[in-house]
Amino acid sequence: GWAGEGPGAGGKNRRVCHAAARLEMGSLWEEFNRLGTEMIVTKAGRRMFPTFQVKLSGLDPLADYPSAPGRVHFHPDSPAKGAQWMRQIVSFDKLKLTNNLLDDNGHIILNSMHRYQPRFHVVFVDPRRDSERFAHQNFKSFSFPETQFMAVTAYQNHRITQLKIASNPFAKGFRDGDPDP
Amino acid sequence: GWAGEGPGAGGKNRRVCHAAARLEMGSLWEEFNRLGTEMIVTKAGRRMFPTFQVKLSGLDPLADYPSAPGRVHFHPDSPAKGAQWMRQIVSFDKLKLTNNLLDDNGHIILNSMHRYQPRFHVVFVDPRRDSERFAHQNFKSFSFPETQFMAVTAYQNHRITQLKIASNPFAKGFRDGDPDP
DNA sequence: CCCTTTTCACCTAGGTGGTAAGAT
DNA sequence: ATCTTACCACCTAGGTGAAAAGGG
Repeated sequence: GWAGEGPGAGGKNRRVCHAAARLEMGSLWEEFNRLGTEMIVTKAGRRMFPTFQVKLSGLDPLADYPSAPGRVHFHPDSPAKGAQWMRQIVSFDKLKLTNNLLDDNGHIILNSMHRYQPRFHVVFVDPRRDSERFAHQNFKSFSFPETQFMAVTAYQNHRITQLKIASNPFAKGFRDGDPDP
Repeated sequence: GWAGEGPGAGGKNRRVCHAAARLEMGSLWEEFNRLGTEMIVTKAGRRMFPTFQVKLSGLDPLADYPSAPGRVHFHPDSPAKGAQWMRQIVSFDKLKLTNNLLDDNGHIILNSMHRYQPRFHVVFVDPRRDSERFAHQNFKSFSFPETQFMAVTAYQNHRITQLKIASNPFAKGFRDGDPDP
């Protein structure tokens, strides 16, 4: 998820309180983070690289979960059972960033030359009648500092450009010499 | 949907009794049907061409519908509200046919050299407790004779091959002369 | 002999950063 | 001067039928 602030105090629902999320490709994220990660934003929308993906655990296998509350990006598999979310890596590889304020493709709208912190929310779908009253108890949020990035329309740091070219398969056309393993 | 036979007698739920489905690309289907449509099946799975797609109307915009009962292919958007299903064409373009009896990719398993009739089911998700008792009332099935086809591992009719090459964009590499409009 | 599998060149579709032009 | 856009060559990814090889 992207926007909105955390919940107030109060105990969490048992369907989310044991939820855990582990960032995938953590070492690649850290490599970018050391240089100051940048993500391109375009009018049509641009994917993130590295891709934001997490491995989930601690969910109730039989309960329903969508993957975000409020004005945020919903994972396309939502809603699904906890068992399904935990079965494999939850990947936001199709997610795109845009600087177009009038975007209607469901892309995430960001301001260029601003810093962002991706956030991930696990939301239990509460079957109770007035479940809105328990909304603050029914989700758990995760934030990985190494995924922070600067939104840009063109790369500012040439070392970021080179690391993207070296690690993103779609940029292979710009590689110079030796192939990577 | 694909397999299973129709329901017994009995009145339909009002959420499905007014449902209507119109086949898209009907003239292309008829053109193939006149020659005797064939669909390639492979071990890895092959798409259908023409694609099976329908335009829905007459659903309850606020009710939930998955798109098939029993051992059938579920549309990947399932479940969704009637309003969502009617908003745009329901396309099974990602659907694949296979002759691999051990397939675990969710493809439709068919026997080569046999004829098939695609069937489409609209299923109302009944919120009542013992909704199984009403299962026979909660869906409506559609069958378009012009979408019948023979499953094959290699085309039997050369005129079918030529019509596929002429009408499927992915087969453009086999076209000879003039481009089609 | 008939049917199936494998491999291939040729497409569609779309994700890269570079580059030059455009906007403020 | 700085940031944004449009277009491009070069990729990945994967859907075509042809052709040749494989199998019963």
